[in-house]
Amino acid sequence: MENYQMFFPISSSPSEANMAPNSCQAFNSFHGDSSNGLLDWKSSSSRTAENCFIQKPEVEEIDNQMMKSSSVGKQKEKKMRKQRYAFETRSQVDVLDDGYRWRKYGQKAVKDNKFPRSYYRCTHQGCNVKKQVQRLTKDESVVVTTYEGMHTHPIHKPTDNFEHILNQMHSYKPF
DNA sequence: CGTCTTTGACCTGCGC
DNA sequence: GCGCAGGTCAAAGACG
Repeated sequence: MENYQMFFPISSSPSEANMAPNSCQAFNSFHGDSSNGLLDWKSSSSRTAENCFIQKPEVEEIDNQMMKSSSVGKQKEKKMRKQRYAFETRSQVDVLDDGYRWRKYGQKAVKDNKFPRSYYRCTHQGCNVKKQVQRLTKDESVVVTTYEGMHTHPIHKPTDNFEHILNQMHSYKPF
């Protein structure tokens, strides 16, 4: 539970980053919403062995898939999913305590992955933010968390873990 | 007793 | 049309 490693949101559009949970807001608040800044910071922090984190343009991949499907037929636009934000986190635990309350509503075995994918929904009334949590087969220490939707309410409880993470992030900041 | 997890069934979209 | 895979539902049970 306390072995969270660094993570941060991947978003091709900084202005949309605050649709993601509080972690994104917190992150962007001191990184100036600069994707270059993120990369610089990443390359810098990745030198710190165990505390490094990894990222991939999950959102962009998802968006591209959306674009593909939407280009096939306009009627599919309706069925397009909300924008999703994927995190890759090095953690021994699957579920990160991000301060919101989540209810698990499903779990599925995923093809080509020996770990199941878990589905969570925000329990706050009227807030239907969802997240999926999945551990990578390639690297069992990596947990991929995908957020979908925007919280319509303040954070349920601030977490010490997050404070700790953010403090770590500050200390890695290269400028 | 309220809240949450588990888990099998069901639904839907997509490729063949 | 069929089968597969991903996503969701909902009943049952566990837990504090």
